[in-house]
Amino acid sequence: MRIATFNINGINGRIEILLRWLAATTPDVVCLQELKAPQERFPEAAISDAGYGAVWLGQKSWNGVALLARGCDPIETRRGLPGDASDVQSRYIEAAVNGVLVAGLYLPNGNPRPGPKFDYKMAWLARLRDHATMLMDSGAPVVIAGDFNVMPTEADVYKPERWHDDALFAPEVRAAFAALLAQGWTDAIRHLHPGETIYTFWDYFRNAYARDAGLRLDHLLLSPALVPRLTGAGVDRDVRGWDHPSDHAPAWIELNADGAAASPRRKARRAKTG
DNA sequence: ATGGCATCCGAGGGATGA
Repeated sequence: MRIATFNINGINGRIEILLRWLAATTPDVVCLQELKAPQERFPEAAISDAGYGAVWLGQKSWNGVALLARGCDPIETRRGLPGDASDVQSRYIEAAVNGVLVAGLYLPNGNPRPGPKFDYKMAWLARLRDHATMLMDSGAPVVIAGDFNVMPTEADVYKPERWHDDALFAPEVRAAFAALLAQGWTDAIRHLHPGETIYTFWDYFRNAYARDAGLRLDHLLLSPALVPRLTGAGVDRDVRGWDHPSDHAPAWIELNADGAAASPRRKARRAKTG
């Protein structure tokens, strides 16, 4: 089971990119961010024709998130992050697909720092931690995936010294992300590829992609039940080099089937008997 | 240190992004 996250940067302007990538990689679940389309302008027919059911939360001009599932309809469990009834920005949607609860999010950028946008980001992170506690305590197999707008460590930035005061990398933002992980979530890509330079975003400016001046902003966090099922993780980096691309590339994980997880003991037993 | 590019809306640039 492949679960991917992709900040599409305008789903109608970029529908050809999305369809080409779906056909090329056939992910089972997709979290999309930055639809930049109102609810009624989501390209439901094109996505259905590609073989995907979808739930989405649109917004005029900005934000917007969706969950796609190959060959079935996601069972929506929540739209909008709880904790602030006055928050009108479309940044969170959650659904069950094939026994996995998938939370798709688009965290606020937060620049400039300091300022009201940064305060909103910090408040959103606090609400996410509260809700993630509930998800963790449920014991369900959960993936929280999306554009977190946070580089977790210095290894996730092409030139960390230039980003220390930025809302994507400031100490209190990284601390909030670390506190989220400390609940027991696993950063799947970093877990399988420690010490590797991995980016998911390259600015449109200054030839950033060709220079590999990137940031790792898009993450997939696993609840403990899913870690033994994790068999692969990566970034579809080449998508950033296609014509008319998003400034983000898709990131993905691969999970083996529920019940097929090979614990060391079972693996050893199988090796002895087989 | 700055500006570079791209989205959307809507009809001209303005807001936003990272």
